[in-house]
Amino acid sequence: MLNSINMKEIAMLAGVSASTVSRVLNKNGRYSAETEARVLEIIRKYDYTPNMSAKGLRTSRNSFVGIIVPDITNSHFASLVLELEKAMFEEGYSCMICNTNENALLEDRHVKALMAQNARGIFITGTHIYEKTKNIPFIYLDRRPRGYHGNIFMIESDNTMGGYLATKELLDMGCKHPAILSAPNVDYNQRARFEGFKKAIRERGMTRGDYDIIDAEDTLMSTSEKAVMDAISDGVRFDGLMCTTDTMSAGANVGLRKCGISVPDDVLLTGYDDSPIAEVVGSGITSVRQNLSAMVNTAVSIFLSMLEEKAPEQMLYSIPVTLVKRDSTQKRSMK
Amino acid sequence: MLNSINMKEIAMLAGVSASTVSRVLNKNGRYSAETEARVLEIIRKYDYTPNMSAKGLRTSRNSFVGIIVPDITNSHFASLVLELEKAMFEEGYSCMICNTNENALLEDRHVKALMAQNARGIFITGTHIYEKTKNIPFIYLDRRPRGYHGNIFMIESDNTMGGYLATKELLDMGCKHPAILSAPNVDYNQRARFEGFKKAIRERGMTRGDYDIIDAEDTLMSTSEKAVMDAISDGVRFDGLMCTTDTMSAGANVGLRKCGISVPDDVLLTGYDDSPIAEVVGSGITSVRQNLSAMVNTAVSIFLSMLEEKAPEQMLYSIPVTLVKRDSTQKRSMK
DNA sequence: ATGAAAGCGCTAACAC
DNA sequence: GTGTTAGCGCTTTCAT
Repeated sequence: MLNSINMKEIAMLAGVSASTVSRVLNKNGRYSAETEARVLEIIRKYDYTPNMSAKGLRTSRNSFVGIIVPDITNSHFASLVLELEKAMFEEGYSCMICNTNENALLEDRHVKALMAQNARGIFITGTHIYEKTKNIPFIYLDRRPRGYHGNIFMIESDNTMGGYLATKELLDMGCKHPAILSAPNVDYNQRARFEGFKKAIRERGMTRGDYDIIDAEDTLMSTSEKAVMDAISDGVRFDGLMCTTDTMSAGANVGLRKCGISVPDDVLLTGYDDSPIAEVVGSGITSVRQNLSAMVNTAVSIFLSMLEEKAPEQMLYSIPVTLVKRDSTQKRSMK
Repeated sequence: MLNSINMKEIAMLAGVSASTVSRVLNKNGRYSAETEARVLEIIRKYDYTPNMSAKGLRTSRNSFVGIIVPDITNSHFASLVLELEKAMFEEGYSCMICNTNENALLEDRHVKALMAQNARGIFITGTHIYEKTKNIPFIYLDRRPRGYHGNIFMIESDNTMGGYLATKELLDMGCKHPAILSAPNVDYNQRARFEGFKKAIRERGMTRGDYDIIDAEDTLMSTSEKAVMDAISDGVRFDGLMCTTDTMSAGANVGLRKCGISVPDDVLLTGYDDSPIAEVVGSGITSVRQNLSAMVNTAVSIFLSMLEEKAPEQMLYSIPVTLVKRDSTQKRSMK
């Protein structure tokens, strides 16, 4: 059984031409209800599935899309990809997943491979902008590429709002001298969360002396642990720490513990992403939850309307976030 | 720029026929070094990439494979997929990722879609066995499908060994009355880890009265938390708990804490998978690390040799695991 | 060493 | 409402 049955054979068995089978399959009309029934019956009986390579060649459009992310191992991207794959599969598309490991060259190679395969569209969280090539819709997800100029379809979550909410929570819970642990060189989102931090700070009339900044080179747990310990041994003192990632908050938590500082008694702590880690570190770390379903739904509907050549209303979508409160920002017992 | 340049045009520009271009591209010989150089130069100059749909149609084989897993959000599968995608991309293949959410019907739909698209092979962690169809190699990964008969290519990690190592660690660290928290109805792996537990138990000459069994319906954190709390309120007492998953150990940890039981002072705890969670819960949970690279390398090389019609030596590969020690099994302070 | 020609399985004019 | 026909861009005999 090397090759399964093809359209021509189905046509013969149903006593019609291949065109008719094709029309029935694609619901293109111009066939009688009777013919339709007969064709579908034969198709069902022989368990026929059209050859997608042939269809793809003929129409220059395949029924799959590419999803390019930095690292599927990051729970944020894993969830994003899961949702996207589910939604797209229900629309009849399969998903090619590509990890770039933050490597721009690898990103380019993946884009090229996807285009060679006539991917129907590409959802990408990356660093480059790909000007509309070969008519393949590009949808930029989660993170602004370098040189972002507003003229691409971009769905991001409201990172400034997230940074603001987390910081406000610290302040509302009695924090007098907050600090932020971020990795501003990593991407735009990191910087946006920082902006949110500053916004909350300003709102309270606090000035530069009232808060501290701890920078990390990357978002690794170990890097954050070290950054926090170094800051403390350098004499930096704070009673609330806003971290721009849950991995970072987990690292920070370890660093604090090793310095004999207790969460939330001495320092309130917030993370970002509401990842499983945030649930299990200590008695839970307060974290900013991104609305992945909304991001994915927006992305999918933009994709679909681009297929129909209908321009979506906006180019930039900023999806609101919410705060998930946990023990790490419990109001401190008076002392 | 709707359609990029095609092979015929490249041929014209190079002053040769399409056949020659094809031969050069596929390194099929029968062309002069001179011709080759000229063709490659034109290809490079025009940044030509062959249309994979046409190639796929003609050869009935595409340069992508399918990867079917229950849930990419599970860090174990995320890592597996990441490694597999990286290794396959370097071999020139893209990867279609499909999540089944443990739904066998969805699994079947995914397999069908992949076959319709002429996937070159399918790596699957699922519940069904797909007898070699359309000559597409199936490689079963990580978990034995229902009705496993030994006549499929199966790469698993040595779950019995893992269960044994974790349990032995508990006993070596002074545990006198161990318990196991597992979800035996979930899959074969859960039961294999249980076997490992019993093996370690027997080795010490312990009998049924010397240990306890806590069953969970599934591997969710909340389920484990509840299972542990219920067991304790039912009077079950133990001083070491071997959990068959890291999510479960995290849930168990919460359950224990809520019962006022301290890890590792009152109860030693082990998990399974060495996921990021195991690093951050408490001061770290001892966990069994699976050798994902070895699993992936084996899977890829089996895939490649199947393409060359060379039968791999074995059908079943069981990859050894290692134990990662953390604070949750620190030798208890004498008391 | 190279080219001509056929055809993979499908779709989309175009005819009737 | 249905069939005929002509390719989509490649690979692969078969000639030469």
